[in-house]
Amino acid sequence: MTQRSEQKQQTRHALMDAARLLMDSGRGFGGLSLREVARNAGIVPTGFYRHFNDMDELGLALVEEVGETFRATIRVVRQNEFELGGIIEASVRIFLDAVAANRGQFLFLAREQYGGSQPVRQAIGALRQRITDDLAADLKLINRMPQLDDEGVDLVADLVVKTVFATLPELIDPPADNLPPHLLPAAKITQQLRFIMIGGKHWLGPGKPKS
Amino acid sequence: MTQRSEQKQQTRHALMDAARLLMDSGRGFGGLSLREVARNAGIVPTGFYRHFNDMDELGLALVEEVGETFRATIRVVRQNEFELGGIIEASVRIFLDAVAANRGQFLFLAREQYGGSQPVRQAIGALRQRITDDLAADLKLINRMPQLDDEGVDLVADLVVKTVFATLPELIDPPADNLPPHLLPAAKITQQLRFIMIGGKHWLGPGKPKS
DNA sequence: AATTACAGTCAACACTTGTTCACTGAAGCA
DNA sequence: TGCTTCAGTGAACAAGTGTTGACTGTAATT
Repeated sequence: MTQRSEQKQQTRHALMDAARLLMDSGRGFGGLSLREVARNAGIVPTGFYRHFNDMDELGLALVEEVGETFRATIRVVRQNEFELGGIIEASVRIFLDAVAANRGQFLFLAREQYGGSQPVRQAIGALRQRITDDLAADLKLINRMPQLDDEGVDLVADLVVKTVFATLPELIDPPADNLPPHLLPAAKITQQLRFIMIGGKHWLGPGKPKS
Repeated sequence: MTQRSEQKQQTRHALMDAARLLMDSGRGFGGLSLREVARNAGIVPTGFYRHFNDMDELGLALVEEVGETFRATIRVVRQNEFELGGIIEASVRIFLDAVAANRGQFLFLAREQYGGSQPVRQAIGALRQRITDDLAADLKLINRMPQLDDEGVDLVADLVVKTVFATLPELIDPPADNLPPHLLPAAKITQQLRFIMIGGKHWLGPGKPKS
């Protein structure tokens, strides 16, 4: 890697950092202006175009970045799949650590999953679909829900991923830590994922709808 | 009601409609400008201040509106709680109808639940908490999950509401209707809610974590 | 050593933005 | 009838916006 393109990627990173930093004060990505992002990254507005044609392109780059972080975390989770102790507990712990270590990235993901511009939202949707498909494949492999056909497992996977994505904001914003232990983020999401998995395991089949 | 204040509330409504309409093209509320909202409502920018001091205040009004619609829908659901056929199926049907009939309102809710400005996000959070508390109280009353203590029921209620809120985007955007029947929004959310309820019902108690 | 590529600069443009202030004219009230 | 209230107007402001084009200096290439 030449010295020049190395410094270029460094400023590119600075632009992405600047965007995430500006979002920290509660603003949406769509509300950021090209100029203030450039300003916060320490370059002049026109310099922005050397890296992205658009704010949307910046957004897509941010999606890609958090996507890789996310998928890398999942890989670690899957690696520890057969560890001692509950699978869910271990997975949640690993995931929460990853979120804490990459707060800005996941904050962007949480904020823009439904609020972003169409291209960004679409990219996040694709990312989420890939994750869901992977999880579904994994669940089928483990075969821990024998009564459930493939379509049912797909729905469970979708529900799990939906829950995780919807829980992101709670995991990111420092939750007042003087609240009852069963409402601490880790305990809460763990228990809720258990409900889902148990529901899938005890499903009696489509012929006999229960409850 | 005097004729004047009647026309005032009419323009106020026009402002709210304008904001929702502008969001239809995929933009977030935070990206809307006071001027274009006023323009689309058919009044001059300065006229905006006769109704709201702020775009944020407009946002809060929108939250309040969709909040009332939401809670009214829940009241209808609760009224049909003992209808024949599955409770969940009936509830989902009623809810989907309400979403279709008030698309713009729920679109705002879905978009801004995590993306909005801090006051808006906070108001939506409060709304969601009220809904969750009501549901939890209802579940405890019905007592369909005997093994579960109150804290457990709270978590189930939270998970249900979280799921519904996270599903809103799918319910609003016209989902390509040439997809397999088990992925149709109604069938999907129904089945996923079943998983959750079954999970709550088969919970074995905190002493013996399962799976 | 001479030449090219290019990340970042600078100045300028045509617009849009939020907010101010004094105003108009019809509705509400005495 | 006359006076007041007030929803909506119109002009003006300072400031910020996205994008343009021509530029500079240094790293990379020849």
